[in-house]
Amino acid sequence: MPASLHKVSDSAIRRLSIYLRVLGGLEREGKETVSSQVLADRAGTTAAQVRKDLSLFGSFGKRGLGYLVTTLRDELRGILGVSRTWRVALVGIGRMGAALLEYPHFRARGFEFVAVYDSDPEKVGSRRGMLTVEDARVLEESLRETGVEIVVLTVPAGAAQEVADAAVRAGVRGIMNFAPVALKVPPGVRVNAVRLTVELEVLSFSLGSVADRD
Amino acid sequence: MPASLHKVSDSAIRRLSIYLRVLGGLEREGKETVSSQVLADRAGTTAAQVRKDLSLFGSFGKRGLGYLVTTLRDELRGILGVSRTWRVALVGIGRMGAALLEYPHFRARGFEFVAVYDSDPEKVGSRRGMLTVEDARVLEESLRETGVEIVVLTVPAGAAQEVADAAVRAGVRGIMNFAPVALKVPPGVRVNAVRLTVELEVLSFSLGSVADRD
DNA sequence: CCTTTCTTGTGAAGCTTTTCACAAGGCGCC
DNA sequence: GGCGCCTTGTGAAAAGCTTCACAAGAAAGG
Repeated sequence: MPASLHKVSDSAIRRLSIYLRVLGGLEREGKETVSSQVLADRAGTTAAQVRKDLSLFGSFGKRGLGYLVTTLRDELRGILGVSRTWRVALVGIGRMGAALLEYPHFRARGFEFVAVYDSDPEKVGSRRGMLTVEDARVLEESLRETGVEIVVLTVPAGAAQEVADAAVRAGVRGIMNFAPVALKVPPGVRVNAVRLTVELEVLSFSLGSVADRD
Repeated sequence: MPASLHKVSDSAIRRLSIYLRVLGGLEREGKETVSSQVLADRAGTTAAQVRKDLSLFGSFGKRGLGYLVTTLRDELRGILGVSRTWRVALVGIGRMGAALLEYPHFRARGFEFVAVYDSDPEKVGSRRGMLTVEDARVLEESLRETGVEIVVLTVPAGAAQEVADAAVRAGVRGIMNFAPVALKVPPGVRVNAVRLTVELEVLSFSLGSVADRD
């Protein structure tokens, strides 16, 4: 059942992305085939889960043998939509923004920063690698002109919604949001929130609300 | 049913952390009470979900009135284990590490960096804010001495497992891992992975594997 | 004091995701 | 060519999570 219109869960997609990363490693190691078991071990899940996830999109394996590393990798890239390049803009160039701009894994996976914005006059006009920081006031028009498809938001919480609105008006349909606030966007626009503090608090909880004061 | 030993799902804990953030905002706005509906709107979930999540740990509301903002906030801080300060170490001070070190929301929530490590001799000995970068070779002993409880890992994928092993030997039970690799740790140690590329690929998938080449 | 209005807490239902288990298929060796 | 071994693909069962719907409780106003 090669389902392409079946609703596929977010967690399944996350795992596919992880499999893709693992396959890259296997390829570099010169492995030609891989079993669901090995893939699962490296991805941190189970063999059954791997097979189920892949079966959502087709039958990519060979019984008795496993999956062909390169073939499966290409299939996953197609499924995830990363066999092409995405045009990404960064809004808000503080320390976090600067780190993301240089983050090597983004470009390696086909996500290319094509514009940077900030509202601080001190920063506007300065260069960051190959890009010049533009004024956030021209965000909407500039995003449209540049053909940006995805926006990475690293602005303070108070400014996030406003920027998101402008991005949506400019036709952006994907937002990766680092600001600690829930963005409201119209249907058809997808927001993916990265909540660093939440991740730490999940750890804190796990380490035991045993809560010995210090 | 105030369950403290019931197994509570990860997603529930994530939401509690978000509620905590929202409550902080409400408090700053001077609101004294809040209904599950309003809390849900601001957190990006549903009223029923809010009530269910809270009911996992007790009955904090007043029927007909809602929740007392300050009281609920204190309760959540207790549940999540953030009514105390956690001693955190950063390993790997590249751009991402530097950004996290200065990330204002961590300290504001009780996560305090008390040590920084790197293996690059150029960086060892240099200062970052109040801290001096230490040599990663002394990681294990130094973590133990400093009483570090949580490690934030921003090293290259190839070095991550090794560092994690040392941290575990030093008694660390919580790891926030930014390296694109699945860490193996013994039971009792919790790893929380932050996978930035995965987040972008989820976006890419959502924006339609419709895949118009560019 | 009684009624109205509001909102929680929660069993139960509904839905989604994961795990299980095994038939079917392919490869290689004898 | 046949046999044994290995691994996939997948229904079905199990587990887990979210939504629903409503009784019960609390406040406020008459």
